[in-house]
Amino acid sequence: MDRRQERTQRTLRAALVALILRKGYDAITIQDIIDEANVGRSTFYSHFTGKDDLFRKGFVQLRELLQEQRAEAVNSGQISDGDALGFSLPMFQHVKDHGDLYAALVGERGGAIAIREVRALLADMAERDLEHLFKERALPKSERELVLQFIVGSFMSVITWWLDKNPRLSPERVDAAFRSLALNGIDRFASQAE
Amino acid sequence: MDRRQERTQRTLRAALVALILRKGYDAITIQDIIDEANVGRSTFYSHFTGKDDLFRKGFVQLRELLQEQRAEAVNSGQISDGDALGFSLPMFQHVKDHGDLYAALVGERGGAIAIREVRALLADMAERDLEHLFKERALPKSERELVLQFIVGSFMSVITWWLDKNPRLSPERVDAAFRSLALNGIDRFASQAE
DNA sequence: TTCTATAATGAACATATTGTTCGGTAATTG
DNA sequence: CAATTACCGAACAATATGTTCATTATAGAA
Repeated sequence: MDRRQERTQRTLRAALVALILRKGYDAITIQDIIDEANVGRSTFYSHFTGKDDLFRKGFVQLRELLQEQRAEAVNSGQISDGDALGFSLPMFQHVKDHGDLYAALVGERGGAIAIREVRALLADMAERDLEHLFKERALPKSERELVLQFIVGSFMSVITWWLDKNPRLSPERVDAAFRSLALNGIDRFASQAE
Repeated sequence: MDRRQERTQRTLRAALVALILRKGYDAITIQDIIDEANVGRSTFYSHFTGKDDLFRKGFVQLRELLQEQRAEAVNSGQISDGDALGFSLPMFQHVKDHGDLYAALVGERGGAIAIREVRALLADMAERDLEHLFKERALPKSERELVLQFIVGSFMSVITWWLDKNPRLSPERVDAAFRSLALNGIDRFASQAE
């Protein structure tokens, strides 16, 4: 890929993030973005079809970053392999590292797309961990889906609470709180359903 | 209030709901709304400041409807008074009664405002029920907030799963699933924290 | 270094949406 | 029936969108 393309795209992404933090996703216009990034109008449209496209493509990066962080956590033995919520601690750490970004995405200033993307991201991560649990217990597909959505929803709640009301708490403690809230429920649900 | 005002406002609300179902909240313009409602442009702005305002004011009605439904459930003994999740069954029944509306609000086609409003609604309902639990256990304020957010998040997840993947399930069964997922967690969390 | 392909630029454009104003018309209330 | 008040709709400036195109700048290969 041409250096120039890479540079403009990075600049545009950075501009979007800055603007989300400053005025919230919904209020951002293309004009804001190209002003902030100092990029020509036609240039923007030669790379992205619009605001949402720019956002979604930028989100891919975040996912990749997260994959690495998770791999590290597995290697260093921070999370056990059979853990039904193995994604949780690395994810909380990742959130900690990008605190204001996540606050922008998930909190008041985020858009509906942002929330959906974060949910999808979490669902992907959680799904892998749940496979262990699902192998042991013979749950119907629809019930698996429910457990997955439950975990994702709970997790999002804990993140927003953390960033909003208790940002000084360590990732480890937040993780512990999340587990004590969510883990029991899925265990009980799974044994009832089978 | 003048009959005419009441009529136009009702018409506009109905138009908004129809449009959310048809094309999704974000894609709706004021023009769409006044065309659908067959109302003059200036008339719209004399009642509401914009799309979000119309939505928010319409949401108040939904809340009132829900209050009644809950009061009925209490009177008919369907829910016990000390139940930490007493809001849940009436709420699921309410969702059932307005299935496509909630699908529009919370699902893919809903906007960020809709999601926030539904969350706020749920938080209000859940908070009342939790007071019983909070009286017994001495939880710090921030922890109460967490429990509340956890319940709201879980509940939203269950709703979307229900409407999306298993709409034929009865409210009673969905309620049972929700309880088995959420109730244990908050019990355990509360006893750990105190 | 030089050449060539390709990105970026920015002005100009038609189109669409927003929110407001105002004179005229219609309906409601008492 | 009279006075009040809501609705209408055309017109408006202001802003945002997405596209086109001739020009300039730059990367990467020879």
